[in-house]
Amino acid sequence: MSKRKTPSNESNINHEFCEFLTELADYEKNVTRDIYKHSAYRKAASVLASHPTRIKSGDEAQMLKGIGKKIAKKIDEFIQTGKLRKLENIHSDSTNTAINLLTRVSGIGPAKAHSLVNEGIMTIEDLRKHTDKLTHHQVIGLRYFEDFEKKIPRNEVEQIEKIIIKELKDADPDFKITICGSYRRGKTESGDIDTLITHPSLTSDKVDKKHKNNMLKNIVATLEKCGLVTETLSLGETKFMGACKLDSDHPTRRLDIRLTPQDQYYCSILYFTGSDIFNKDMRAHALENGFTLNEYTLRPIGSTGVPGEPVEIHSEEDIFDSIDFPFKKPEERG
DNA sequence: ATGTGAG
DNA sequence: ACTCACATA
Repeated sequence: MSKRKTPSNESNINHEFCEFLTELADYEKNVTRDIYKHSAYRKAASVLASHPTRIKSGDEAQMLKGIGKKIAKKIDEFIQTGKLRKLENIHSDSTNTAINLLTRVSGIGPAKAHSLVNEGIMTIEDLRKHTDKLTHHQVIGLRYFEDFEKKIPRNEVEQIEKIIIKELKDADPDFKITICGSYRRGKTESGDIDTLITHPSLTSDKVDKKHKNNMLKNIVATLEKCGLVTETLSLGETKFMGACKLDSDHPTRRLDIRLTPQDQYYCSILYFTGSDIFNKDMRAHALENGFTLNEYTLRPIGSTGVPGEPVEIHSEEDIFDSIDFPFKKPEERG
């Protein structure tokens, strides 16, 4: 997914309040770098998001945990005037807007954006004149600034998927390959391409580090050789982040590849298919049934509270069954 | 080691 | 929330 904040939670009755609180939260994180205010606004937004009725006044809001005098006052101002002066001021301040803009470049976070603005670099055009101040990741993020914000049509992901499968299965038919994320949930567009790969020779007990280490590098080399992978942002033993391009008349797309041991493959697929909200729900349900579920394993929690040995998993359904959670197809995990 | 950033 | 990879020190 791109860095653009997902502003609005679907049809939430206090949606407008959540929106301005989230904007204030982002401002505190990116511009003032005050993580306490940042989390205070986030907490307030999240408590309002799950509040069942429309808030009528600041006083009413202040009853809720996580909303104090200051936020209550802002809610009153918003109810009365339909806007917030603090937010209007933020929007009209060029330093703030520059920091928010630079932060949209992949690899540039609040700290880097701040230091660039301090040096007078305010626009993407300015940045293109000063690539010597950037890391490799940031240079690539800048080069494909426009491309990386474009959505990827489903049909294009399908074509990229075909190439990845063909190239890797030609090299070794034992590879198992799944594209996760919103693509797997059946969406018509995706923000990036999140690929999971495993191989029978990879298990978490026999950590054959040399073999594993070369395996992902070899995968990337294969995809570079056929012309699909065009850039590398980072490449370790288990995770590749980079870019690919279908052909000269398609944009450059963000591509991630993760290599996982076979016994952890389904927990990984589940995790990276999402959605985030679905994952949260499912992990909560696992806990209620005495299990802990993460990106790697499902483990029972003993009476002492310490997680036991991982449950053996041979499919996604196994995970649902083990925690007594009704199976949902990827398209239903919204 | 520590900080930054991505997802 | 948590993990991985990177850059800098």
